[in-house]
Amino acid sequence: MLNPVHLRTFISLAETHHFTETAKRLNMTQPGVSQHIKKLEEQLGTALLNRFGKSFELTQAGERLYRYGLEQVKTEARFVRSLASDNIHQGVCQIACSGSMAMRLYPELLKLQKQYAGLTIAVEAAPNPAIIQRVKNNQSDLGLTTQPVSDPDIESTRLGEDDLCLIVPRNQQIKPSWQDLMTIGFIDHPDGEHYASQLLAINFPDEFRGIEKVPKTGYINQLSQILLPVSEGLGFTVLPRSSVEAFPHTDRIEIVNLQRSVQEPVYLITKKYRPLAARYQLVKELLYSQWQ
Amino acid sequence: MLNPVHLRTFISLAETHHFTETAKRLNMTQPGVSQHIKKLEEQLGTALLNRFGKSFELTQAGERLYRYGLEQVKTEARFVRSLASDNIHQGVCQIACSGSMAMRLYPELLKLQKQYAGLTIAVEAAPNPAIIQRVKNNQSDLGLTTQPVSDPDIESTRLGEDDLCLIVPRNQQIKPSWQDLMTIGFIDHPDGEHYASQLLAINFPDEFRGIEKVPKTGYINQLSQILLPVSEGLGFTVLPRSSVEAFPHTDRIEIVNLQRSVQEPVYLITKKYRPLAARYQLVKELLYSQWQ
DNA sequence: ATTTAGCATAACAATAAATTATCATTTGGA
DNA sequence: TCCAAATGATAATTTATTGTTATGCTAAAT
Repeated sequence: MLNPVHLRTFISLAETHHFTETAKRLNMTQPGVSQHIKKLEEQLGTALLNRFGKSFELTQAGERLYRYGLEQVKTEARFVRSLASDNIHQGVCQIACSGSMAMRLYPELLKLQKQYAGLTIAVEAAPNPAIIQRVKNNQSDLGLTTQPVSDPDIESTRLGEDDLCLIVPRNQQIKPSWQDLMTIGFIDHPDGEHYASQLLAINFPDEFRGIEKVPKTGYINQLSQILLPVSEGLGFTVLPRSSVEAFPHTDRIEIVNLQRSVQEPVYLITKKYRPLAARYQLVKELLYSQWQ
Repeated sequence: MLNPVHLRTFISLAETHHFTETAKRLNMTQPGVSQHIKKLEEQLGTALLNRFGKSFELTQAGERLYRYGLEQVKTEARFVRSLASDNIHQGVCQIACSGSMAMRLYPELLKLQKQYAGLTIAVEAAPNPAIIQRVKNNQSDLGLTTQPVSDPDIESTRLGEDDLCLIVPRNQQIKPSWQDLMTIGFIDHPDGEHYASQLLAINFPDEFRGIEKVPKTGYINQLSQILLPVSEGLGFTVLPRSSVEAFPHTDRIEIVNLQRSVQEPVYLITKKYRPLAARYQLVKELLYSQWQ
């Protein structure tokens, strides 16, 4: 790469058109200037100066190098300045979480983004293992999982828990039996089996024999549309309460009042020893406030 | 400025996350890597690595420096490559000439620009002394003047000549007398006095006693509008033929058939010892073709 | 607990850069 | 036209920087 000291010398020379003057300006001696220019010319394989007698003009290459150099100096100065300030309202926040979590949190996060013009919120919806992976290789700075992560590279703190809800079509009786559920079938989604297993195992301990025994009558990975087949009477599903609340046609579905409520824990994970940028303070505050 | 060698080391370290490995990759020793990183941290006044035990994570600053470094490497490579090629169809052509010359040539030059997407034509209309000045301090690479420039920094070659025309309102008799001209008066413009002096001195040697003795009945520095007052019967003026031809309402003006035609020479000037970029070949060809 | 791997530090060697001294041209003025 | 001053190039030398070797310390690994 080009030596920035040489470049600085060249810029000055291009401006003064005078070796000795340049040397004076830069607190060096005249031969030093000559050598810098020579080095640049050698490195670039082009003449930068069109010398005639004691005077010179910049060649095309020289002129371009001059402009490029000026640009570089400016760019670097800007960069170094920007480095110093870890602005709390500036930059990208890379967050990974489950789809249902995204549905619940993204609108809230966007309020932050709207409030601060320099802030950008990037949410990546992904299953738990992928979230962990993303945090490990710095693709996301902050993750929300539903399992406490034991990985030594990951730091996880419990945020709170989300109620899991059993959702059935509205015309079902309020307390559906195991048989009722098996009749209409299970509408699956990316986290569906995970959620359903937990909830069914506790509330139907005698009947539940593993999620694979439950007949599936649908699958969709568009979280916002999971409740559509349920509202059409095509099956039941299990979701965190926050996702259910985001569904518009709540009049056509029913949240079953369960004997034993099931909570799914929520963990905030970050990469160990990797300090978060200041702007994540805002995001963390928001997250904590979501679970009081 | 940041040392590019240090930067390169840092980039490699950010990618390998391993000092010894980086040293191997870059054909240096491990302590060298340590020192490079230390220097960068000192220079930037920020920690780039968050060290814990034997391992580390990039800090925010580190991450930004990594991205910045990658960008710089790319940018410079692109620049150096671009230096090599002096593309004949790429870049800006900075040309200075008189307003009337601009009027005649700019449409032609724009045809060139349209033909080659990468080419940009920048024409600066200015009086002769300003044109010379612009070429001298490299604001324009190519100038067109109506005087042979004797300045030792300037190289000038004669391109050809432009007819000077005496323009009068259409209702004038075809051969106006000196008295006729003095009655309607002179419509001045930026080059007006210069042109008029030459033309009147030769065609009215007995009457002409200097341009300052001619009554002025108008002035406009919008070249395209100079002939408007003439067409309205408000005065006469003197212009190169090319400028006259660009005026739309030729039916309302008259070009006087003079006894002795007066030509204004046209010179192409460049800065001495300053080679023109390849793209100026096209422009020069166009200019030469304009005068055969 | 002991070994190994990995980074930091110090001392030294090699390299690169800047300076001084000198020369060759050019320029500007008598 | 000639001479003195000014300017840039080059060579030799000094100085500064950079990289290496040697070594120490600490964290992991076995």
